[in-house]
Formats: sequence, C-alpha cells, structure tokens
Amino acid sequence: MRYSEMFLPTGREIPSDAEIVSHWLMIRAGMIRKLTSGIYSYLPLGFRVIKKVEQIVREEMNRAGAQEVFLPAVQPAELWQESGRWQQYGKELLRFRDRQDRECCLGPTHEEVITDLVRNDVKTYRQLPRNLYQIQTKFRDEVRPRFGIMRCKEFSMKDAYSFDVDEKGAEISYEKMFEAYSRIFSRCGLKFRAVEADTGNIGGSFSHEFMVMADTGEDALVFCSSCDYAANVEKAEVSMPEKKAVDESAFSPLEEIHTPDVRTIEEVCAFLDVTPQDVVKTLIFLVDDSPVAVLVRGDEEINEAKLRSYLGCDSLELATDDIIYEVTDSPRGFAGPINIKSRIVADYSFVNMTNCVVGANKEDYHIKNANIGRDFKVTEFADLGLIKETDSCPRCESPLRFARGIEVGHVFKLGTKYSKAMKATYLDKDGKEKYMVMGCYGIGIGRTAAASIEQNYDDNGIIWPVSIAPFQVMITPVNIKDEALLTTAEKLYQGLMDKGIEVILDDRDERAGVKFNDADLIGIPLRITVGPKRLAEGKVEVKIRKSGEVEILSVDEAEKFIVDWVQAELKADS
RNA sequence: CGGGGCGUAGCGCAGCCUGGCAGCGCGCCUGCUUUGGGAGCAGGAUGUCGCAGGUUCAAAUCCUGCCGCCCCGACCA
Repeated sequence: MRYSEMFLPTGREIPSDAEIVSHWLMIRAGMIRKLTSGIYSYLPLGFRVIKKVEQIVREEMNRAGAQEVFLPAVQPAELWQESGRWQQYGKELLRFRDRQDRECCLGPTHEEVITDLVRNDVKTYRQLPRNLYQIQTKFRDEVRPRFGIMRCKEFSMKDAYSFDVDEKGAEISYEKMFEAYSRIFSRCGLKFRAVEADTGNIGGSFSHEFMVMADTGEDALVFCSSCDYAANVEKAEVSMPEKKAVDESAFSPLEEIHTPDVRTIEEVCAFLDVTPQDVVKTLIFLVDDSPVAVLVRGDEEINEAKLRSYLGCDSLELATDDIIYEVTDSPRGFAGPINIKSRIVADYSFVNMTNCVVGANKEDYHIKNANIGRDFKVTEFADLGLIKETDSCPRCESPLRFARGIEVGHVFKLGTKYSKAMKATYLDKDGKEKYMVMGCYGIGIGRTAAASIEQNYDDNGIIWPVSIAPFQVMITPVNIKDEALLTTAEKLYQGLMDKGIEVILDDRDERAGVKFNDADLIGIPLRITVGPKRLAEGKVEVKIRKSGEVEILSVDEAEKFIVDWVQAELKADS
C-alpha cells in the first residue's frame, strides 16, 4: 500500500472527549471515527487491524473444531418470547416493528437463533457434538456507551455455541474453547487472565471471563496470592465468617429512638453517634413480584449479581415506595428486620453483629440494641457482598490481590437453559428424547484491538504486536524528490511484498519528521528509513518500534532481516 | 432516569458576563525556499455561531423550549 493513496487521516489534536489512551490513539491514528454516541466507523487502517484479529480468531476456532456460519442480525420477537428473554432482557435489546407490524429486534447475542437452527436439523446423538460460530455485528443499546469502541452499542463479536449430548460432553467443549481463547489472546500479544465470572443476562451455571490486564479496565478482579483462584469481584466468593458463640447476657435492652428525618446510614451514624459497622442496612427488593428484605452491615454494599443468583430469580429491582410501605408500614428510610412483613435474607457481614441499630418500621424511628434471635429471626445467610482487601482467598485462605481488567472474551456453560425453553432435543442410543447441553463463547473483536493498545503504547503512539499490526513494515524515504532514495524505497517495497510482507510505503511529499511521527503514531512494528547518508554507503536503517533498536543494513540484508524478524515475532506469540 | 458540563470553520478553542464588523491556533489551497523527528515566508479559501421560538432598532451573546455530545451516578453485561 502506498501512503499517498491511502485514506489515513492522522491528527495531532484529538477531540477532548477521549478518556482513555486507546480511544484517543485510535482517533489520532485515523483508525476510527464516531458517527454518533456508541457507534463508530472503521477507517482502512482500523479495519485492517479488525480483520487481523478476526483471522486469528477464525484460525483458532477452526482448529478447535468449530464451524463458521453467519446468522441474521434481525430476529423475530417470537424466538425471544420462547426463551423468555423478550421480557427479561430489558432496554438493552433494541426492538422495532417491520412494515407488517411484526415485532423484531437487532440481535445482541444469538442463543435463540442458533438453538432454533440446531433443533430443526439435529435429531440424533450421531449428529452431536457440534460447535458453530460466527463473526457478526451485534447491537446492544447500552445505557452509557464510553471509551470509544471499548463499550459501544454496535460492535463486532465472535460468538460460538456448542451442543453436546450431556454435561460431560459439554465440559469437553468448554475446555476446548477455553484452550482456543488462550491461544487467541496469546497470539494477539496480550497479557491476560481467565477469571471466574457472573453469568448475567446470558444465564447458565458457570463462566470465565478473559481479562486483559489494564488499569483503565472497567472490571475489578481479584486473585489469590498463592493458589490459582481468580475472579471478577462481582463473582468472587466471600467465605462465611466463623459464627461466634452468642452471649445473650451481653445483649442490651431494646431502645426505640425518635429519629426524625434520619434515613441514610450516614445520617443515622451522625444522629446516634455510632459507626456504620453498628448499623444494619435493610434493603427491600422486589424479586419476581414479591418483596424480599436484604440485611447487610452498614459499611457494606449489596452485590446484585450475587443476590440474583442466590435467589435464582428472573427479575430483581429495588422496591418502590408503595412496596416499602406495604412491608414496613413506613416510608423509605426506616426499614428494619423486626416485625417486617417479608422474607429476610442476610449477608455474611451480618453474621456476628450484636446490639445493632436497625430501622423501626415506623416513620421517624430507629431501634438500638437489636439482636438476632431475641428480637427477630434470620434463617437465610448468604454471600451477597463485595469481596474486600481484608478478606482472604475463598479456596485457600491466602491473602488476595486486586487488579483491573478489560473483558475481551467470555465463555459460558449454559446447561439446558435454552434447549429446555426452546425444546432442542435429540434421540439418544436408546431412542430416548433428551435435551442438548449447550455452551456459548464470545469475543469482542474491536475491544480486543483496543485492549492491545491499552497494553502497548508510548508517548509517540501505538506499538502493535506484529500479529495484529495493520502493516508489518513501513518504508520511509526521507525525501521523495531525491530519486535515488525513492528508487531504493520502491525496490524494497516490491521486494518485501514479493516475500509476503505487509508493507506501507510512505511516498508522501512530506518532511522526514512528519513521516517518522506518523509511523510511530500508527504503530507499525518495523520502519525502514531510506536516507541520503546511509544510502551513500549502500545502506538503509531498520528500526524496531517497540525497542527502538536500529540495524544498518544493505537492501538485501534488510529484506532478509525483516522476513526473519517478522517470522520470529509471529512464532513467539503462537 | 438523576446530577454536572459542553455545542462557534475539518480539528482544538476564544468571543457570551456587559447585545453592535465572525475571531485565534492547527489543518487545507497556491507560489517560492527548505528537506533525517510535526519547516519558513507570502498570498488564499472555509461558518445554518446545534435547532426552533421570543425580547430588541440590533442576538453567537439575553429569555423559553427542544435536540445532540461528554463526564459522574443509577441501571445494565
């Protein structure tokens, strides 16, 4: 490719709304442009990177035995009603009607479509297992898109779906995908870790997220310092604290206190001169249409993902004021466990609390010295909070470490969630009808590219790993009006292309400094500088972007050096 | 959805408070010089001042409504 012919608008200045490095560099490097909030165009340079990532994904999926398909982006409501997600998915699912007034949606993920496809054409255990994947545009109507293509509404995703005869088979499919994902992200030159994760909207029993380590990541991760436990903090288990023996003689008498207009934990603490650790926070949730009171120590937060999975519910939201009134006979701010008219679930943080402050279920009143057993009963204790620095590893009790990461891939064991809802069955050897056991596996293509930038850049710009670089080499004749330089550059250009190297020739009539800066900015791994001083000795310079090392070589040596270097780099990551 | 900010040339911004010629830097075009880390000089082009309405002799500027974008939170994978 000749730079002079390429649509590659690089820039010195960038829109001030770019918050993270990858976003600002992708804009400056002429890779992407925003059309509207959360929706981006890829320019030629950006699209070359996307295609590189896709190609690695294809090769590894195919190697793992998956087959590529291409499913529709527009999907009928009926399928989503069948799985139950038409109701459940919420506003993130972009819905619309076609001219026949039929309800449709733009696919945010494709479990319904693939399950429909497979149930119609797979009838016997002889046709299983199968793993089908596609690379396709997904649409999720994000509440707040941000960070460029990192969290956007329209994005390209690789999604794969496995169908097995039983759990054992599904486990093997899952492991194959886990292995393939590890290879994919290694080949993309990323430092990553797989962590246990919540299954969220997709559902299923178990999942791992592949996290690219980066301080700008949206996810908080926790790792054990000695065993290999690693989890998203949303999922990370907190061990049940040891229950201390209850000494009823230490219970102080109940005390009802007039606390006018004192509602929040901070207000209660200030008013009663206690710490948040002394106060019980009572949150009323509406869980599949019935209220549930959740107790947590005042300094802790409820992790809704954990609560959702503990309760095994379809819908979960904080209760409205009417519901709170029904359950507590009082307005918001005075709920407590004593005589509350709902099911009670308590977080582990509550286990050893004594003489605590609770709402009185009476407007403008709180109660001091409330004690479990004497004043109210709690039968359900669960892990509903967020893991903290002071907690220890749930597997081995060792100290924990925290880090941030970018979720680039997610693998799920779905079980029979979709096959049951949508009746995807097969006949086994004994002629018995059984549900297929499914798994699903996603990779954010654009996000993977952006994550690579978050890990590989310097003050001058992007530093692509060779495997996903838009070009492997850039040739920079320092002055194209000097015929000898241009001739040599052209010769190298042809020679390298003949050897299968991806080359961009900077044949623009620009000063050397401009060309060097653009080469660094767009992050091409190798740059050949063709300049008058070296050429007088028959030599050119090859500069390695990531290390800054320079080799002075003849044209033939340079070609060989480059071919070898590129091969070695590609091998190193695979 | 709540809170905050912004919207003026392709990009980054000033001007708005206190109404009165539409500005600056970068980029772009032409010419000359220059040519190994974002060149210099000279000349030039480019605006629905987000949209609509109102106040006024006069609105980028004041008022009202709407739209868009960004940040924080809520929500959501």
